[in-house]
Amino acid sequence: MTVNRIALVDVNNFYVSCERVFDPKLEGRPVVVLSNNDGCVVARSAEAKALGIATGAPWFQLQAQAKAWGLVARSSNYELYGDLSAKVMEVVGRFGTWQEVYSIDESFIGLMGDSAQLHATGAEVRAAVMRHVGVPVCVGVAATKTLAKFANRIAKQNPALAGVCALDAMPEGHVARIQERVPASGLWGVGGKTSSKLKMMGIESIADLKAADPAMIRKKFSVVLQRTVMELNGTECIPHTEEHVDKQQIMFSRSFSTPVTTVAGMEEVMAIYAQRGAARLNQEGLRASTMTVTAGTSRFAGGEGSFPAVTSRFMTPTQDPIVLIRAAVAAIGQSAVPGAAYLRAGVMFNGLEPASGTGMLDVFGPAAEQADVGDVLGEVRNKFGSMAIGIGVGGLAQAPAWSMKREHSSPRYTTEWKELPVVRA
DNA sequence: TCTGGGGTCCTAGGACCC
DNA sequence: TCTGGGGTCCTAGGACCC
Repeated sequence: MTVNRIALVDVNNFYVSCERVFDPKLEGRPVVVLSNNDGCVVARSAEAKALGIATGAPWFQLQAQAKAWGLVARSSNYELYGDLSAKVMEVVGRFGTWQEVYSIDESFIGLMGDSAQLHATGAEVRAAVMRHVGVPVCVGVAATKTLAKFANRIAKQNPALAGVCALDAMPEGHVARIQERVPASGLWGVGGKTSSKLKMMGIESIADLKAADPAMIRKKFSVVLQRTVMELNGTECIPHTEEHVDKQQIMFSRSFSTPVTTVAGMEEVMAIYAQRGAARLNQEGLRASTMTVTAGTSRFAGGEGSFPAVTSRFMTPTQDPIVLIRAAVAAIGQSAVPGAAYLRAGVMFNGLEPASGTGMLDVFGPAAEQADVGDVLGEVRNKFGSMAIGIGVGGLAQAPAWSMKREHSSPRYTTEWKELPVVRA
């Protein structure tokens, strides 16, 4: 019987797999990829998982044993991951009647066929991605997104399935038995808070949640969890969003390698961060009507800490770096506590709209004739690199002392001429 | 010494309106 | 003691995701 189904394709240990494409020596070894600042683990190879290394484990705690374990660490290389992601998505998209790119390493696609065909297509997707990009993927196929996620997890955890699980192709009763065994807390959309509340009501397994009354769930929780229940029962509730949806929010946020303890120091940080944020707005062709400036001391130090957050509103939405820098510096100047040891800061833009669009002011004449500062900076950066030009301290050739630490970087193999891999034959 | 960054959606509650 | 009934819009905060 031919049916319409949804496949979730995702790359195993994506960041680690990307590192391995260009450095095959990492194959078979425990590998972790670290967050910005080499702070903590964000991705682990199967071998690293087997060593008991958790996601979020601080690198400084692992470092001592790293050598004995033969553990390899890489700083995150988002330029490489982003580029390989685009290649994976292109290959995966060839197999679907529609495609939704859900995250850097996951994509939903539409499939049609009988159970044998669905399974076979899953295996083809896997082989194609391996051949064209060189990273391993798992495929879960089911009637709804929630079930496809669930199927994908079964594919991952059961080596006998060779990376593909189509629920329609599973033996009779098998899926139900798994759902009785597996806790609901592993489901897509069921986090820690929800699952402990469910537990108190006696709902522990996926099967329990599937059998729960949707109306009751909606009342006690929310429409979100109600949708999960319906999706477990095969009713599609989560729409596909094929076309690119407009961003609602843009952030630039980083922690520092060393604390900043003076207000003047934080003003310098914000001058640079506002500028990086402005560059992102410009890249996306957007302008913002509000900007929120945040900063924070360590969450792990005792005491109160200091977590300023100041929102500025702009009469006319803007992406002008000069306006944004001025507002950000003023905001942090008024809210930072002198002497507090700040470890991170960020800027967040909301109320976004297209920069070139039909803003109201345009109606009244050709006011936007003169070149935009953001556009000029953007052009220079495109041509000469992201650090080629900046305003004020943001233009310093030498990075400030608190800048990000990246001591285990791999090259940007696919996006930077100077860092292309060299092959000797 | 050292513990990520970037998002989405939903809900509750306040301000304001008639 | 009690104190309209709708409605909209906005924001902050919670929960979740990768």
